Amino acid sequence: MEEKEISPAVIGRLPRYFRYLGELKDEGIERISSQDLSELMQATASQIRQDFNNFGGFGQQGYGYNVEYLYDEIGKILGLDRQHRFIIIGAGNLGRALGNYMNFERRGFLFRGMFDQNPELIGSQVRGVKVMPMEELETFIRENHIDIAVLTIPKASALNVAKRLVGTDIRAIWNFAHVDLDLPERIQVENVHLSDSLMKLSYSINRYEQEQEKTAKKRQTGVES
Amino acid sequence: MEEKEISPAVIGRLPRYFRYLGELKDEGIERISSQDLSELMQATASQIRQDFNNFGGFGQQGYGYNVEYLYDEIGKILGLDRQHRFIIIGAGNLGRALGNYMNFERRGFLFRGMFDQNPELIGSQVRGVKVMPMEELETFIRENHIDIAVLTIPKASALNVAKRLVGTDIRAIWNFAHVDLDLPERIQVENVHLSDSLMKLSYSINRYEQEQEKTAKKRQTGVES
DNA sequence: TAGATTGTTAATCGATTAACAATC
DNA sequence: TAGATTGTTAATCGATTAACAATC
Repeated sequence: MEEKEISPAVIGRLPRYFRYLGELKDEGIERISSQDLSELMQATASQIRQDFNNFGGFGQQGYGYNVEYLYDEIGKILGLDRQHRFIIIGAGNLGRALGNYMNFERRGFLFRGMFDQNPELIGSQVRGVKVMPMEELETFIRENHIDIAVLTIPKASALNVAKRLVGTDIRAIWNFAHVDLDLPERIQVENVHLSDSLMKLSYSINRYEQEQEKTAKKRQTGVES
Repeated sequence: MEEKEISPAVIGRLPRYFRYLGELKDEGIERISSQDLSELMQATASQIRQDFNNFGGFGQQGYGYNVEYLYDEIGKILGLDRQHRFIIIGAGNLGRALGNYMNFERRGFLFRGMFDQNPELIGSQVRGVKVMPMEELETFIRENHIDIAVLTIPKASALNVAKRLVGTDIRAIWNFAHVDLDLPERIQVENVHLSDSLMKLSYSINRYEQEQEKTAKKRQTGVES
């Protein structure tokens, strides 16, 4: 019996479904049809039904989908019914910002430790969590059953730290450093390359402008009405 | 003459090409073939050539691609040969982290102002840039020719602020708030939904674990060797 | 010229949309 | 039962890979 592998495109949409369903739930809405959800989310009803059916039938003919049930199921698929303990490596501005972000806690992500190589930062606290020296990394991970390491350090150190993490029982790295990490299969990675995102924005600005110019020129020369 | 629209998949890969080419350039490497680049970047040579050819011939048969030329050209496509003035709305941890990030400056993104509704933060500084009250937003944007607004504020306020921004000459919003903004065509958006990213990571952890369990069970029951 | 490697066309693969029978 | 809406198959569209002729 071949297990159907879920496509990355579908996975990528799950958090957004989760968010919209959470909002509907909070509004006290009990059921929703793929049609109505598609209008809300600016997607096709067809895609929504296909997506959900990757995981088995969540709906009911003639009725639609039960919001709360669907919300819970997608939460489970995303692993949000479990707890994940994470540490942040790099106590700079970004690391601190992420450590302070309370919403992760709500989804079962527990902030357990922070590390930095800068001696001046050692001992300082972020939301009650102490910054520890890099020497204690491996021991802390082992003793506290850490699942996820968040990397908010520069490129250069990121590769070294990643190498050290490979020697631990860590399961995943949330990588904010601007490098591609080369990790064994058992360690999951999710990259957040902020400057890539900013460059895409820059591209869009550029393209829009050029289109405008082109349209303006065409109008002038009368090539098109 | 129909202009070929560049696919989002290609655009999404440009920043990564740009990064690798920058590194090659820094290492003093002059030319590279699609084959070598494909090994470095873990992509197919075919995809690389297809991608580059969306923008016209950057290479030369029998030689490959000139690293510096290609780097510059991709930079231009991404609009990195221009300057963009940006402001950050929301002087919390994340806003401050982004304001402090020097690398954006290197790519032509100039940090010009910061805004917050919290009176206690007004007047404080991030890298020499003052935090201003929200009332001054529109005037500041106009007088300083701001191109990009970075939104590092909570959901609720994000929708209101976005509405105000629509009334200005801003060209783009880099949105870190966890909502989908509904904006006119002329304002480009790029969303960074950090919790979505974390959920995807959680999904990967989950899936990998379940695969492991399945494999273990199969081995036990002898269904497969 | 011979070898290398692009640019580009054709083939394949995957993802999205459309259509409709199944069923609540 | 009739109406609504899913689940699913088929059709279309888009993106990736393979192949090879063009050319440096």
